[in-house]
Amino acid sequence: MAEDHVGPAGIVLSASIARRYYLDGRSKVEIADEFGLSRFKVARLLDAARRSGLVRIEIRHEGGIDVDLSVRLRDRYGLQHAVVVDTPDDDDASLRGHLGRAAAGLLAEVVTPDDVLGLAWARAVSAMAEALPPLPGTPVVQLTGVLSVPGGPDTSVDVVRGVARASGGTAYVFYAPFTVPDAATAAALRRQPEVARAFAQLPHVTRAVAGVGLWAPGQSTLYDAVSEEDRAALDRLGVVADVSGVFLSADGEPVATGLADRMIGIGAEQLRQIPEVLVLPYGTAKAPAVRAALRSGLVGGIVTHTALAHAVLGD
Amino acid sequence: MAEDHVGPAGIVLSASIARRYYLDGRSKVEIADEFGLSRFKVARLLDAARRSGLVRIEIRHEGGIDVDLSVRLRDRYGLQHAVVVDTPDDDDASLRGHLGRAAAGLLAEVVTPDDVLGLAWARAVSAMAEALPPLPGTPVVQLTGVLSVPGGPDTSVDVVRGVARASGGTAYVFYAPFTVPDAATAAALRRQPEVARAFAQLPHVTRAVAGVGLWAPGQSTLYDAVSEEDRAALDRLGVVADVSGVFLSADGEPVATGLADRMIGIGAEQLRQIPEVLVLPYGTAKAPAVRAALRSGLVGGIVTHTALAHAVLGD
DNA sequence: CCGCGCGGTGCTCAGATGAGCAGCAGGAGG
DNA sequence: CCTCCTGCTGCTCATCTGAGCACCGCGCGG
Repeated sequence: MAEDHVGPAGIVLSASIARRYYLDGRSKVEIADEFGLSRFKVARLLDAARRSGLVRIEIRHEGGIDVDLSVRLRDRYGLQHAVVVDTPDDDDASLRGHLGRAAAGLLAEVVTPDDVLGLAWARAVSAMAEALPPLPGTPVVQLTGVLSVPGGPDTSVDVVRGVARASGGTAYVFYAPFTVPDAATAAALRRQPEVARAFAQLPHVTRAVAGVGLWAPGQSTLYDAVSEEDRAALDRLGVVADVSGVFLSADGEPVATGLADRMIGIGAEQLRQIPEVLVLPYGTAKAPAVRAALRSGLVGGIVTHTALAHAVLGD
Repeated sequence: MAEDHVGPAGIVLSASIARRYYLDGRSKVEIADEFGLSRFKVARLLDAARRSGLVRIEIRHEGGIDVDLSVRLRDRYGLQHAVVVDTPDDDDASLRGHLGRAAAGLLAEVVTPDDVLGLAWARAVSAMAEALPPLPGTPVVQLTGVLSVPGGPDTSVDVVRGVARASGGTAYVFYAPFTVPDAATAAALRRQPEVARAFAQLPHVTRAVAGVGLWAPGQSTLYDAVSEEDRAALDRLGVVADVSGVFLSADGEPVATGLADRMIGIGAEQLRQIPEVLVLPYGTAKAPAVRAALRSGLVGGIVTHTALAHAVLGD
């Protein structure tokens, strides 16, 4: 590791060789002939130029995607896809817009006509739907019942319909609430033809898109929608996150809850059967929930923003 | 040249492949195996990443040398060596210091024990002498007589002595003025044993260092030293620059002058025989003189600073 | 004086690489 | 329906490239 002492002439020589090689794309043999050196000498000078920092290679994308964070996130959690959008901490709505557009791009890129798309309800999924370009005839399946958000945007039905319109494929939708007061009602609803038809598609779903909720006030539309007793009960069970209505503990294990019997939506086992579930979390507060979701093995892809990615990776 | 449309997934994939290839140094075959692609696909993705600017290679030196300008200057004028010191426009003294150190480094790098070094008088040459590390026993020859600069630094004799001390080689010096009032006196001086001994070395000199003067007030110690008549006469002859007392026109041709007969120093023909003459000009005003010097073919190397290099290259 | 070690150089040869080409799938148009 | 066209893929083969090795000249110490 001794500091090689090269003077100005060596630096200028190395620089012009490096220019020819890296920027002009000449071969080392050509360069050796041109400068009257052996190709080995050229190779050694180029090596030294790399090591000394004279030649600097950087991989960076000018277009709102932090590729380094994306790759680290993907590799750390063994994901199929990770996209980290490079946005300053905007308000949630702007963040959702950026994530939605990136997720739409990702989806358009990976979806094939043989795919069957499942959509959970989340505001970021809604934002994605708005930005989605035409897809090649993919059927779209609704994964969760309708959550009434006063003054909120489209319902899960609207989103599924919209995406199916963009894709030209069949929309498997149903009008049922996400949560109902008792298990019997839920069971009855599940037997309704519309619901059963959608649920019958679940084993065929190859890609799903969902949000990630942190089990805390204001961090999960589901949390905000259920009763005080349910919140407390799930807290006691160690629920940290919810993905498409599937509850997870901090270490990513699905948590069986009584609430699940009173919900109309995809279950943990069915979710696990989906080859790639894409989640679109945002807001640094959700870091623990995102970690749980990524550890669970249920999730195959993520689209998020810089701050949350840093928080999840712990730096 | 169509804009390849790649989505976020493609960008992230390309980025992680590029990272493995360019930063981790894996081979394309290894990467292909790792990602389950053909090596051709990997090569094409890497090509696309280069073209799209996802992978950026830059050649830059963090150490006061502008390698790009250096290479351009060298290639433009077919020089053996060019070093452009990246300095903000300081005062002349600071500029001379930077140039002197760079020139000292360059000289130390290229000088061999078989070289014979010639030194013209210039303040930048003096600065170089002060920064010179030990050289391997090179003889040092004085190329020009002594110019008395009131309150100035070392004379040419001092500089040659100093460099010879650093090199451990013989110092060929002589005490004679650079200019004398008449040709007869000059001829007599040249016959002096000391002077003749130094001049006899001129054919053996392999490397010389000189300044560049612009034939204008304050831009050449020689201009400032000679009489009003000489100034005017040389102006009429189209003299633009002087290098070690050799006068050049704008197109780089040596100009024969009456003044030359009254000077004790190296002549144009002898200068041309020296394999590499290194010049150390500074100050943007000197750009025309530097162009003349470089065009003349007398000069084989240059050490200068960013602003003057830009001015010389015309950008 | 010789032998030794060391930094620097260029060689060998196997493996990596690129240019060009053929095959194939998908879409447009007859 | 067929045929052409286009874009993409992976192949062949000649060339390029890197790891390791042998050599050479130099300086040092015996």
